[in-house]
Amino acid sequence: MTEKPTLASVAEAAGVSIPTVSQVMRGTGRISEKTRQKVMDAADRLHYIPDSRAAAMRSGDNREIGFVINQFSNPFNAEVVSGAVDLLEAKGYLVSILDTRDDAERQARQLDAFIRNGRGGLMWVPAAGTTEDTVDRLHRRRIPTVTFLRPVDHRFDHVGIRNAEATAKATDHLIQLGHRHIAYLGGTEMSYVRRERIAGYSRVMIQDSGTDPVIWSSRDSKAHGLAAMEALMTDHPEVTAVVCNGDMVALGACLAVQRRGLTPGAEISIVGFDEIQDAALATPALTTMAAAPNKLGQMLARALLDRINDPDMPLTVSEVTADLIVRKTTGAPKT
Amino acid sequence: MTEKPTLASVAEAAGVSIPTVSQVMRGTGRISEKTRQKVMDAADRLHYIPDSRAAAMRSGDNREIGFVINQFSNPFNAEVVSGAVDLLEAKGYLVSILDTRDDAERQARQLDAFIRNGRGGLMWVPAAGTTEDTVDRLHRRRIPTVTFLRPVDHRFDHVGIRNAEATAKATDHLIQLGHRHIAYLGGTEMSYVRRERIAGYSRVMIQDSGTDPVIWSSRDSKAHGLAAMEALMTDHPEVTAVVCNGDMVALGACLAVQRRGLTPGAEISIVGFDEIQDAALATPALTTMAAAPNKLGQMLARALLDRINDPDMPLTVSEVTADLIVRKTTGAPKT
DNA sequence: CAAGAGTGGTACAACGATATACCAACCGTC
DNA sequence: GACGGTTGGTATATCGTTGTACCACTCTTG
Repeated sequence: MTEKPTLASVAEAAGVSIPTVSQVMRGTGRISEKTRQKVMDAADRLHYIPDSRAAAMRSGDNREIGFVINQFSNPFNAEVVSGAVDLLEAKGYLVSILDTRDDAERQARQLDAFIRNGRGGLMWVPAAGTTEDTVDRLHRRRIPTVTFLRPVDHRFDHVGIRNAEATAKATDHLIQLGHRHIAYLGGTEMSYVRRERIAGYSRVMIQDSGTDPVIWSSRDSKAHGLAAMEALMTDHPEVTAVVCNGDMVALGACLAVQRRGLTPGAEISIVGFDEIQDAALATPALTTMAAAPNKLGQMLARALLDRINDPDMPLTVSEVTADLIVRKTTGAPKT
Repeated sequence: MTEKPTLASVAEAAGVSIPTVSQVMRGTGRISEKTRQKVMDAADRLHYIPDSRAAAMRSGDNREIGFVINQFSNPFNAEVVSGAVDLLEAKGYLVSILDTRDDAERQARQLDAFIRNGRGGLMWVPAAGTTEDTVDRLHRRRIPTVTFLRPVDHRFDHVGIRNAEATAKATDHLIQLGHRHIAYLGGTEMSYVRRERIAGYSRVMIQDSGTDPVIWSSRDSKAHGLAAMEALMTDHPEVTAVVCNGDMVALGACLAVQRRGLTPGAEISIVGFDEIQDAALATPALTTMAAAPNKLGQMLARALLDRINDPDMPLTVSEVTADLIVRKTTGAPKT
């Protein structure tokens, strides 16, 4: 009664053999309705719950999946995770989330534990500064892996956003409004995503603005965005518009503008990236680039399922377009 | 080379027996320095990584822990998780997070998978509407469990906040400022935490305000808080101050006030709860109740470790005090 | 009624590790 | 040189499942 029920105890209680119970529980093999009932009754009575780990060990079929993410309190990420988790849980997978906090060392430790504990698949936003070694360990184990947002290695499937295209759109939007001195704000130096986004921004700047790109970095939070924007405005008073690396930074930048007694969308225009929930609720509401996060999550899950299903299929890279959502933080420059 | 390395393959490569390799890997038993080296070399060469699941199966010592939470994008929760995870990872545990989104059915499915996959411990914010059955399943399995915030069952250890005390403080603060018509806003009807908080609010109201409590519910997000506050202001124009169930709702309420052309802290005072990061950054900065989340996370982790360490120790219930942080959204009523 | 074709179930080995018990070799000691 | 203690390692059973092979029956059919 106090012991954890196993196939053996159920078998004894039902007066049949262990394999019979196993077959009843899984609905395989040929079992008469009578013994099926007998076994089910015994299982219920003992509150039997199968041990998936033991099963996985024997059968090799592992339904535990990890989502390793750089920051799970980020609302955009939270939406992506929801999308992926819903789809995978519906297929009987257990999806557990690990937060690296964008720390490569923590990530290395976590992935190590992840491998040791034998997970069957991985969705992964690699932390900034992810080492070759970390990638190799995963790849060696042939764990089905899909990277998300940051394509850290070409040996994994990938789902991402067309970053350069998106920031090019954002920059173009500002130029159409009449801005010339446009800065890029946010992201950390090493960030792959940021590099792509800066490429799109720079291309349009060089072609169409007639001024030099101004690039500023910042960690990804409202507080850091605020501080960075204050520094930017001090050093570059000529700047009238900012393309931001993310909504959190953009919202921080709006705060910095407001603290100077100015209004985002009037004296200074700001474009965000991600379309987090707060973007629409902020005052003024944030103009931003949106890539449907829930849908991205589903793509991620499907890519992973495909890979699990056929480990030898050719690699897949999917990129989705982000669209410009014009709200109140962008407008014609006041001169 | 392409096969997953096991104790057996390492043993063969090193020319020793399987138990010897096992002992070397774990540093137990008596092994000469010479064979130790031989084994380590072979393990490195083959990139051997032990399979913790197989080990757990045999030895019974399980270092996989789950944190089942109602909403992980909530910044307060994120901080708590960080605190708990840091402590547990330092002790060699793998902590994975499940997000129930406060849906009892989803939670039931997730906990089921959780049990089947044999986790060794659980930190748990039970979803609203958690059933007796769900609780029983966990309890029957004797999985070391610590509930957090919502003490769903007296058979588990618990870590929480002195809710009634906190809202009493908040309400008292508003009364000291001169408010009389003070409303309570936020939380869903079934919420245990909300009931406690309302108890503290109501007690002070009945004793000291001379007016009746006004209680309004809302789901826990900025958008819902905004809508609820708008309804509240329409139905109860006499209200000059609001105690909120959480910072997200409070920030939404501030938006509602501002949309009417009023200023939080002037015409209407608002107190939040949680001290999320945005609280200090909002304009105006939010007056709120703070219980150090990182510390709460550590308490949780320690409570769980204690329970794992000694399954028979008497039950523990720890509650911490939340303190009032006065910022700009509370002030004397304008009359 | 013997041969052949289902039915319904069991015996046994395996997955990758660990715990227990035991054994071989060597050392010193009386 | 027989005895006891230490050192360094191995044989074997076991954790809770599942896959494969096989066996004992019953039922048809000629």
